[in-house]
Amino acid sequence: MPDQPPRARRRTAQKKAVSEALEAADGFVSAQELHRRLSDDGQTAGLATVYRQLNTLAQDGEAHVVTTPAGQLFRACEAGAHHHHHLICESCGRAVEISPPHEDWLPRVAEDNGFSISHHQMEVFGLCADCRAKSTGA
Amino acid sequence: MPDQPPRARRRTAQKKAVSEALEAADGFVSAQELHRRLSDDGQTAGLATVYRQLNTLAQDGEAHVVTTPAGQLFRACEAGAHHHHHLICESCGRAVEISPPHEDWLPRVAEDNGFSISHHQMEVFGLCADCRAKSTGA
DNA sequence: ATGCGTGCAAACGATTTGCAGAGAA
DNA sequence: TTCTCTGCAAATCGTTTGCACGCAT
Repeated sequence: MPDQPPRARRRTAQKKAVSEALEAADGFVSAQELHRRLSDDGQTAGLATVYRQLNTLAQDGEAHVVTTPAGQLFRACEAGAHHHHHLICESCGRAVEISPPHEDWLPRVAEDNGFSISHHQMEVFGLCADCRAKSTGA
Repeated sequence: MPDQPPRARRRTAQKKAVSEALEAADGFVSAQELHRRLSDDGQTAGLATVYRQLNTLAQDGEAHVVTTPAGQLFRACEAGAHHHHHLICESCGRAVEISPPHEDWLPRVAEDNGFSISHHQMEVFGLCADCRAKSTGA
């Protein structure tokens, strides 16, 4: 199976708008939320397009996705970035990149159990300082 | 907010059937899959009931849930069990409990970033020895 | 000119819920 | 008897897709 030549990608206004909005978000956002922000911003981009664009970004490694029971959340991340995980604020979505000390431990347990690892995911949820302050004050 | 007195739980045939089927699974299964197995087994339990029962088990800490883009998968786990994670076979769903070395590391990064942790999740996906053998042989 | 990207609305699929009846306590 | 649990079907809801048109290349 010869790897597919990377599909041609055109630069359109919507694509730019979506990735810029995603980067501006500084945290995880849902497709719907992003779409709403774009609309509020006067940008025109159909919800379907936002989804499509977001999925493309994720495929190209330019965005991270976390799947929650409520749906998927996206975040801008450099394509060639080092493998990492996130500390996510459940209230505002803000995220901090973290690098858990398990990267070298994983292959070992895998082998011990006869597994071959294809991928793993880990996300830590909580409240950032700001949101904590707000909720406490309220 | 005084904590709610735990809702009364009745013991019904369906409840028993669902949790037994879940335990028999020895791995993660979707609600639909579990429902299918029950049906094939002659058991009668509506899909809605399976979902409700599964959610109840999860709430009561008697089952673990992992949310994948394809939906949620459930696995039986003792209620009072020590906090742990899983090494999951993507092919057959079989899972092995693992205890990553990050449990004491987490509070530190959290504090360093001003976050208070509410919960975290981590799952490792791959292929178990059996499934690897099968796919290789095929 | 070619054919990818977009918009819209319809289609999907997993999960939830309303309601009336059945069965545990 | 009382009130939770069940079944079924309808309703949700996030996400995907078909199709025709516009625009990047």
